[in-house]
Amino acid sequence: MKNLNIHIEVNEELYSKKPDSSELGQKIISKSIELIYEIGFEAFTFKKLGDAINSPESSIYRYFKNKHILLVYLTSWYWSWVEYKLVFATTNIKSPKERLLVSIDILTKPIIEETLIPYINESLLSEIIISESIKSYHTKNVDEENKKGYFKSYKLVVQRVSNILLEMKPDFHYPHMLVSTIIEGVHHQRYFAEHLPSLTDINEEKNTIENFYKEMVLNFIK
Amino acid sequence: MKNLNIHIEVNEELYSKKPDSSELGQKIISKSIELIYEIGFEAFTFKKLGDAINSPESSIYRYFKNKHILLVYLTSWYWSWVEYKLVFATTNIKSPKERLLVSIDILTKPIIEETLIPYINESLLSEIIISESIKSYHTKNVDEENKKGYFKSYKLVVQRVSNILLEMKPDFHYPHMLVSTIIEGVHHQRYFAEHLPSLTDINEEKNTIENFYKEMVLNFIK
DNA sequence: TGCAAATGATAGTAATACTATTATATTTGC
DNA sequence: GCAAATATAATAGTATTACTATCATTTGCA
Repeated sequence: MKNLNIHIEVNEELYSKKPDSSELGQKIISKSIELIYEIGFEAFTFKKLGDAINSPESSIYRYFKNKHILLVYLTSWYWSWVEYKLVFATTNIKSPKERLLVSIDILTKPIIEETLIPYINESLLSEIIISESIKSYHTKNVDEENKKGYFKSYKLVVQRVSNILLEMKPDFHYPHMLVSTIIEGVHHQRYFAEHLPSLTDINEEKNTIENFYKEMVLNFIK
Repeated sequence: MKNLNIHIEVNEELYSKKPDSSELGQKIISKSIELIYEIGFEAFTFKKLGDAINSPESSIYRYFKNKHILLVYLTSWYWSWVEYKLVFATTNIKSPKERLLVSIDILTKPIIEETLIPYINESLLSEIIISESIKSYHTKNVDEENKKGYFKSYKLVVQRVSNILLEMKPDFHYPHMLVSTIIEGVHHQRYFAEHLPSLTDINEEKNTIENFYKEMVLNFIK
């Protein structure tokens, strides 16, 4: 997947100045991922980010209106990236079942060492998505932000996998619910596995979460 | 279920002074539910709560260490209440399958007009749980707070329903994962239905969410 | 009645989430 | 190669938040 010169597009309303257009912008993205991962989104501030990259916070404000928008940006980037991986992994596969299984793999497997964009640590970013991304849409302004298209890339991923489900079972009533249940479910289970293990069933078995959701889907649409 | 003089117990570490022991304490609980529902947890402050009940914020601090702990308290109260409902609704039912179905009903149906405790609006509280409760455990201090037992009542609910699942299918590998997937899934789907409907499949059909999860479980453990 | 406990009133502090201004680099266009 | 435009740095300032502290007042009950 390397050396394709791929560029992930993000809704223009999510930044004031395009972060990949300058070194400072890229440093902001890169370091914010590390910093949010380290200290959590609540404790993360533009002041701390500025100190970490040796720039004043006022410079960061030129790229992002506030830290919430930055989180939405990162989340949006992430889902566009996942969509790209979905497309890449499913083209040329004829069997819908095979495409479904590949897609579930992409949605459920942990992200380890992927390096599409040099200044983005996809693995750390996926950790942020697991523990913080809900905060990007659980706010009082969801409706307004939704109208502006802030969550489009997430919806596209859900739509894409739903379509595969419908190919397999055209009369299936709940394709979107099933896909969004898997996506959010995986995040919760990974988070629980690390912090509240009694809410899961993680044991020595490998790939418990992947197997659980794969079984769930196959039993459901059988 | 009324007039039973039921008292819902909450972990003592979650309050500095027992809120149901005084009028002020009850007003704090009562009004905080309304206020968080209205303006969202982020915008909610003890200052605003104090203004709403005509007490200085310093008085509120005598009951709760901070707004995060108050949210954990409310969440904990909610799950104890759900557990009580689960016990009440399943006693004397012999068939595990019947008990499972009743339990899923309790976990998936919207809460409308229940009035066990006069100063707690259970319906509004359930709305808060849907949109804000994730924030009670998605923090950098989860592990520490988990050790102190802050999330015990949630775990008890999951454990209780898991046990029913295991009665039906003793070799089932994922009872906890399935139950926590349902609980969190229902919250997400309700939230999506209201704010991001393209992530769901809500139509004129009644009880879509309830049916979806019921079908999911029955197909899974068949 | 008298004393303790609860609440109210007020003040104060450090941190946060910004906005504004001016100075200094850096890039680009000619 | 230089001026003009643009980006960034440095600094200051403000309203709000999330508390802590202190002291006055009210209330409950022995």
